[in-house]
Amino acid sequence: MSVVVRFAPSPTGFLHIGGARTALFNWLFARHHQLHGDGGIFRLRIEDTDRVRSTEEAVAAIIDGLSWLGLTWDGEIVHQAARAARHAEAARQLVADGRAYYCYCTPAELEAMREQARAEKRSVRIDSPWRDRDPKEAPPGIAPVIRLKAPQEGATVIHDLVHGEVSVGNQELDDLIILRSDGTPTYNLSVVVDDHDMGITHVIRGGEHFRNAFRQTQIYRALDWTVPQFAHVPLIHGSDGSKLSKRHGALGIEAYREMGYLPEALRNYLMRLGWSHGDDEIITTEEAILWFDLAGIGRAPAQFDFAKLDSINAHYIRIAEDARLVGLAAERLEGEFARPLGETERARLLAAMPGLKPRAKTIVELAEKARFYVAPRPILPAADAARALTGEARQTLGALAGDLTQVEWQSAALEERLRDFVGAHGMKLGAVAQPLRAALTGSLASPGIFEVMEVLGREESLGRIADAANGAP
RNA sequence: GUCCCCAUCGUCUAGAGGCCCAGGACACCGCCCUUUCACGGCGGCAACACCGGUUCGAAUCCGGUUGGGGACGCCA
Repeated sequence: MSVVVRFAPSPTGFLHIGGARTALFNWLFARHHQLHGDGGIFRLRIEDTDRVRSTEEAVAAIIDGLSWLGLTWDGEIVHQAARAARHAEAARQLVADGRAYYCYCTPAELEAMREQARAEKRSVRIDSPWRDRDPKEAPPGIAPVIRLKAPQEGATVIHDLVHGEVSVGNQELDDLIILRSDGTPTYNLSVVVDDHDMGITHVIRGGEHFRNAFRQTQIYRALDWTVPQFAHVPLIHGSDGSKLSKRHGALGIEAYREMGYLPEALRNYLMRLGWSHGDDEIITTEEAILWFDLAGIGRAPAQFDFAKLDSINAHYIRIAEDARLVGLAAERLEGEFARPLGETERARLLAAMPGLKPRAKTIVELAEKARFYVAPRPILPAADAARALTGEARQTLGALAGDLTQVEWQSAALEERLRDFVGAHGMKLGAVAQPLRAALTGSLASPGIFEVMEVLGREESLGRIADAANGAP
């Protein structure tokens, strides 16, 4: 079996988190099958048939988002709107075959029918009189739509790969419009024709499309085409169990990048949200491709949880290359300082990175914690750090500075010297270490103080200590 | 309202009749490590929505109830 899947977003907004997960599942499914030698093509189709709401910016955002996540598609991007003529042709063919018909109902008539259905507490459906009426009786001046002549008895059944066999009575499904009165195709028709023409074998998409699977199945049957396999992935919910709202994570993928998440972390998190492989939590991309299957997709909707994303992101930061992390953090610091970072500053960040990365959950945090390494003197202490810099502490720092001038500038040697210093003065290590930390980093929480000194270097460290000893800032 | 889907710790989930008085991860709480904050290690708290049925035996199968979600457009 040669597997072909697609991700088919409509460019009416950014690529949101749910769409990203759908794309990820499709991508993994394709790569998995590619690995096993049975095809495995992942295609991208932009569903831009809503000309008014579709924008170029949205298309760009989708492409950027997928690229950032590392989800590369195969072949050319298909723009659905460009295929409208082909879709319309299919609709007219259906009319010619007697499987669809022109409907001349007015919007007012349709609204009346819906109202009535609601009033009678029936399922809302349109029963067009034109299904069996002679088009010759058509009123003049009304541009007709084309409706599918859907089966009226029995049920339409789909074999969903995550939900199993699901059936809906045909009396619940009315004759849907496949071609608008202006001659443009509607969503369900376009999807069917494109999926067929592109040779799509598996349609993996969000659960909001479940109902469309039944309508599309009817279109496939009318066209005498093979119905693809469906897999409807449950939606992602917000942390209160309801619809995903912005504060719950319904943001564009670029917002996650902005918040400092690594693409591999987001991928790992998204994959585990609604899919599992035993107790595995941290899953490499290679393993993901090897293990991914539709059977592992859960049937229940999952809630988005930033705390877990943070923890996974922290893990990927810990194992990331130092140089890459320096680049990412530097980018943010340069934005903050509004100037490029110099060679020595970058070198300092690189040396500091091993001590910095286990302390950050996001790149934003990493940049914040790296900031003091490249901040200009005098270092502005945070409120609690300022409090640690008492007059007495500043005096101790002054004395310590004199003691440090001759020592080899290396963390172990510095530690030895400092321990001798506190021993000689009958002090506790913390009594010196904390003011020293405040002077050097402007904070009471930082990487190991001797490591900080080594990375900062003799001149800069002594300078910062002197600043504090002299009462600056 | 109608139709469809769903239901295990706060969250993500393992579990496909006995291996489960339910396992892992995140979060939370202790302890250890430690100059601080993290990381790491150890331990703890914490769930099969409810009611019936099937069965020697049910988190697992069936029915119902309740609760949540989705769809009901000449949007996608």
